Amino acid sequence: MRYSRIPDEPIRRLPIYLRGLLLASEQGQKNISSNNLADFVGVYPWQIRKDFSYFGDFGTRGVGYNVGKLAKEIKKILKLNISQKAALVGVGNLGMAILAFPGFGIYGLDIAAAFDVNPKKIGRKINNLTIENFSKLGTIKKRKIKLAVMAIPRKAAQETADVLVKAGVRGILNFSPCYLVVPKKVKVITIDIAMDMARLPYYMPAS
Amino acid sequence: MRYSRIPDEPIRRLPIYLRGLLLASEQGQKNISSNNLADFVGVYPWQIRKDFSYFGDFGTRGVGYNVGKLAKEIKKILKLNISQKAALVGVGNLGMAILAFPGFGIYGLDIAAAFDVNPKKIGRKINNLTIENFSKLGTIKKRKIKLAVMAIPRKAAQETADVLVKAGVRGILNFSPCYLVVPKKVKVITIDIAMDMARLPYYMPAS
DNA sequence: ACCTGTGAATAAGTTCACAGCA
DNA sequence: TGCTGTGAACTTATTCACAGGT
Repeated sequence: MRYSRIPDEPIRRLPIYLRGLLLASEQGQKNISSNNLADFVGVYPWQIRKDFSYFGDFGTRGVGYNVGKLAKEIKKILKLNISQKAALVGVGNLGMAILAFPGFGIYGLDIAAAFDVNPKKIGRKINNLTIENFSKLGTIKKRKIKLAVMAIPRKAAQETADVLVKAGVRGILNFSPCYLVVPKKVKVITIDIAMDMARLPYYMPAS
Repeated sequence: MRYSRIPDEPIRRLPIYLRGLLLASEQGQKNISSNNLADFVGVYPWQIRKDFSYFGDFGTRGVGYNVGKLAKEIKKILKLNISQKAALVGVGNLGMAILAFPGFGIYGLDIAAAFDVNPKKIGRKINNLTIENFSKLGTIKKRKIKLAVMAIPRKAAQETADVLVKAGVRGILNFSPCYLVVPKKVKVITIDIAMDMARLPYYMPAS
């Protein structure tokens, strides 16, 4: 490693590059330049090169990057080279959409368990996955599940997060529109759909 | 306005503060200090004060902010003081979850139309909203809809964005995992669920 | 000629520390 | 005393420009 500390922003962008590389790969590309990748992802080429420079020399001067090799390197950095299992908590409308969503595979992510509190839903099978009783959440520790997706109402969010932390979860993707208090060792990423949408009108000129 | 240019980050955080204020309001709070709001939103109090300072003097020294007044001010800045209508494109699993989602109202956002290409879905009524044929998307101009939510497969994303832009849309909330090329006057915010989740393992210590 | 990798320059964002007012 | 509002200091991130391989 060439830098003593790796900034946050390059890490945030790595999955974007991975997405672009998979797109290029789909189109049969074996090699890609930073200029070329920039077109796929909407990030400037110098930004891409700088970002990679924090992690190593992945390219060849005068040529570019090998698509497959670069994707593999990024996956390694992001710890996506091994399959990461996740538990879904809350199988409502959004939870159902997440179970049906095909996009996790390319990152090596695997929704390996689903929990709900609604007795009508418990036992139902979706995509080879049986919905389990939320009270059984403690079992994920033994199943080596360290990631969770929370798709539940806001009022239950903090207490559910507490249960997840107790069950050994180290990363939470939170869809509830609220700030979650968790120990420092646990990383939370919140996706607040309404909030993101609420930012759009600001950028539109007066109607 | 006291600053010649308003930075992006404060704007990104304004909806977070709005969310916190609504929470405080729910709990019956009439007044709030930056320290107090900080607890609700997970942002440092000095950051909150600095952010507000770009837009005006909203508080009272020694006292704090009036919850209702501050919320109103933020809404005005974000152009959320008038109801903003949005069109949903793609009523699959995720689209359905978005239609059912109750969280848009607090921001004055209103999903006022839904479109799909699937003939089996067209004509179906969800929440007082009839799913329309995607070919009728041009009608949103007359209906004064300037926002769109895209919940469709990636392969259709760019062409759909092109159609939306032609129909006069000025803001797009994009759930497809790809970069969209649009004119500068159009603002795109992309939510890539798998990508956000893919960032979590990096922060978890080796298992 | 072409494209990467990276110090240096610039820009943006955060944190501090305290003046100013209730 | 308590809390806001904000220049100034500091930190982080982006962009440039070009040396250095292929």
